[in-house]
Formats: sequence, C-alpha cells, structure tokens
Amino acid sequence: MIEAASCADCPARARGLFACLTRAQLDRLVSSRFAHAYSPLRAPYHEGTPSLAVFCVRAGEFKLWRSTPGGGQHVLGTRGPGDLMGYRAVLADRPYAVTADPLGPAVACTIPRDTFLDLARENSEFTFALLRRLAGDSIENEDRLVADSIANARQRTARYLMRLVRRDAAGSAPPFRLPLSFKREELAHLVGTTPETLSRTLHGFAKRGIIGFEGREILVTDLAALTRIGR
Amino acid sequence: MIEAASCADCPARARGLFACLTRAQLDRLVSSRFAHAYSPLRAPYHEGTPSLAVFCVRAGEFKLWRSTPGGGQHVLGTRGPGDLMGYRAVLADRPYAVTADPLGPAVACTIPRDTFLDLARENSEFTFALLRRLAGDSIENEDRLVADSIANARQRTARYLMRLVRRDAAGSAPPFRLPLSFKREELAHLVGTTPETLSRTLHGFAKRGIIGFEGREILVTDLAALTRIGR
DNA sequence: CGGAATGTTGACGCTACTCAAGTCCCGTGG
DNA sequence: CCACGGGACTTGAGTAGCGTCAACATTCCG
Repeated sequence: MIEAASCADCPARARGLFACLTRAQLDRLVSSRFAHAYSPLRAPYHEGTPSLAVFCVRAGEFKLWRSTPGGGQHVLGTRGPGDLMGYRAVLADRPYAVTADPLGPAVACTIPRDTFLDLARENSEFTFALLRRLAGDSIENEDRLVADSIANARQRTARYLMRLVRRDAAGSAPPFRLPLSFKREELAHLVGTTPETLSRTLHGFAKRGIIGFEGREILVTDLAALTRIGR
Repeated sequence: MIEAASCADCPARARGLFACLTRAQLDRLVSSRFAHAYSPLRAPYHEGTPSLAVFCVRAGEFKLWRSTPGGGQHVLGTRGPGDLMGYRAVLADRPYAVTADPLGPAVACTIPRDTFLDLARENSEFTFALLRRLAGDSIENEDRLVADSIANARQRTARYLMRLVRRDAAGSAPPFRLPLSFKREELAHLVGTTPETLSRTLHGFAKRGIIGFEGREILVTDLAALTRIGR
C-alpha cells in the first residue's frame, strides 16, 4: 500500500542527510522514491536477496536481524524515523546482509538503487556526508555488538528496558509505563535471549521491586537499579 | 624507527585504494606519510585516543581489540599488508574505537588525518572508492562478529586454525605446519577464549588425531575434520 | 465455555569460566 | 654437567549462566 507522503515533514530532513543535494537532485530523489506502509510479516527486504533499494524510515520501527544456523534469529538493532536502511549493501554492491522486519505498523520510503548510487557518485558533498555517516554507524554498530556479546542476559535485559524508558516514557514521572506492543518471544529476541530466560529475569526484577506488571505492560519503578545492573 | 620505504612496491597499490588519485595528489600523500616499524608492546594507536592518523599496513600483522569492563581484551580481527586501519575513526571524527597491537615485528605507514581528509574531500572518485570499501568492511566485520558470538569455543578454535593453514601453509602438503610465533595466551585472545579452555580444546583435537604438537608448533593433519567442526 | 496461544516455572545438562595445583621446558649459575 | 628457578602450559575441581524440554497457569477469543 502506497502512502501519500509529502517530503516536507520527512524526518530524514531533520537528520540532514539530503541537505547537501541540489534542488534538481532533490527533485529527482523525491520523484523516484515511493512511500510504502508495512505491517509485521511483510519485510521491506530480506537477508541474502539482491540489494535493489535503500530504505528511509518515515514512521514506526524496524528490527534488523540475521538468521542463525539453528533457524533462529540474531537481532542487531532497530531503526526508527529518519534512519537509513540497506545502504551498506547497495554501496558495497552485495546482497542484503540482514532482514528488516517492521515491529508493528511502519512506513518507509523506497529509494531505487540506481537513483541512490547516481546521487552518491555525482554530488561529492553528498558522498562525503554519506561517508561520515557510514563510518559513525559502523563504529556504533560495533560498540553495541561487542557490548552485547560481553554482557549477560540480565544486563542486556536491564539495558533494553532502560532504552525503552528513554524512548517511550522520557519526561514523564516514575513509575515509567512501557506499552510493549509485542509478545514475549519478540521481546526475548530483541534482548538476545529466550522467552524462558527473559521471563525469569523480568520476574527476578519484579521480586526486587525494580519493575512491576500491569496486564501486558511493564512499569519501571527503580530506574537507578536498572542502571546499576546494566553496567 | 623510521623505515626507508619506497612506495613502488607498497601492497596498498595492489589493493587499488589509491589508484584513483591524480599524480599531484599521490605525490602529496607520499610526501606526507611516513613508514614506521613497530614491535609488540608499541601500538600505533589506542582505543579512546584522538584519531590523528590513518595507518596503512606494509608488513607484518596487527591485532585489533577493544578493552572489556573486566580489564580483558576482546579481539575483533587482524589486519595485514595492504589493509587500512583507523580510517573509520578519522572519517567519523571520533577517538579510535579499538587498539591496534602488532603481532610480532610489523611496519605501517602513517597518513596524517588532514592529508587523508583533504584527499577524501577533493577527489570524488576517491571518496566513492572509500565509501565502497567502508561499506564492504562494515558488512564483513559484522559477519565475523555475529558468527563468532554464535559459535562456541570449539568451533572458533577450529576456524582460527583453518585460517592459519590457509594463510601460512597454503599450497604445501599435509600435515600443515603452523609456526605460532606467540604464546598460548595471545592465541587464546585471538580465538576469543581463555588459555585453559584453548589448551583443553587443542588437546581434545590432538586426542582425536586432528592435530599434533611439535615443540611450539602445531601440525594440522586432518583439515577436513576441522572444517566439519567449524561449521 | 472451550481450546489454542501465550506466558511461567521447574528440572536438568552443557559450556566455558575461575581458581588452584601440578608438570614441562629452558636458561642460568654454581 | 647438573641442580635450580621461573615462566609457560596443562590438568583438575568447582561453579555460574543459560539454553532446552516439559509441565502447568493464564489469557484471549470465537
């Protein structure tokens, strides 16, 4: 389903990636891209398939993951409004290395591979901006991967909850209410563990008064304790 | 100690990174860079320090690692002749994310940050080539990090031995003789485990006739078995 | 109300880390 | 030439963490 989307309010503007394009180039980009609404189960792109386009998130959130030998999934991170997805594969001229799954309803703009590559080749300012962003993204990716591979499930769980508080409940007063629109298995994947271990960890936190449950939601009552555990 | 190094036989040429520079730009690069010999214990750059230069490996091998909370080290990989090191940090304008330790005697050329950035900004063909390389490196890095975090110590050990055979004993007939210039603790770091576990794993392989020992060296007698284990 | 999906809890085993006690190797000095 | 000492390496015992399987509880919906 194609969404009617004006580019004026696009979150990518705020991130400044396309700021250095000329008027004509921007027009070209805008007319070649199209916005598309995704629901869970319909991923914009899949690990191993040819990299035909770059995606720019407009709304919602996407989960980036790789398949594991056992048929499981290893989550690398999530991307939200303004983030670019799939550009590494397009630039390196390889198949996508990961799959992008929407977590709930989401919208992303599809920028055809050739349009993107032409812009990256002809506007040197844009090329350089891309280079900076790619370098930064690469370091941050590595930061997270290494940190997660060193930390244990308890720490990863605490950190993930902290991230959710920062994103969904920032500014409000404690206890912070986390909507948690998806089920335990999904949450376990995002944390990097199994539903069983996640359940034990969460109820362990609850027993110590750090969090509480209310239906499907989680209430974070002691953010300081989470910080201590996550470190 | 500065090495007298002509650029004519530089392995970086073969990799084609600087192929798209103009004659004048290449001259500028060559005159601003200087070759330096490193020995273990003297690293060209350290995690957390300002990124003042890009390094291009001429000879030997460098180990890239991050420090862990407990004071240990997490090895991300190694770089050899023709490889570029530290360019992510320079491009992203951040401190180095890793430390590069020479594994034995090694030589690398230092390219000052400003020289590198000027080239990356003024020659759009070079910028694009860098972009391609960075994108590819980023994917490969992620490949390895994820694969290593999923595999167990046994599999990582088998894979590391296979890599050594491919690099140091390619072409010769089995049993493949691995020089192993460094001690067990270093080897354990490179594999991503402890000396104790490494020792047990290695002697487990030996008991099954997959490898043998001869003084400091390891003889790989059954490469097929290693392949099977590593998968 | 019933049944399926989802979530929780228990039991158990495996992997790999830590600490500690050897054992081997090799260079040094008597 | 041999005894000694120290570093490198190995081996053993104990344990933490977490995944798996299975039983049970709860929730959600038709």
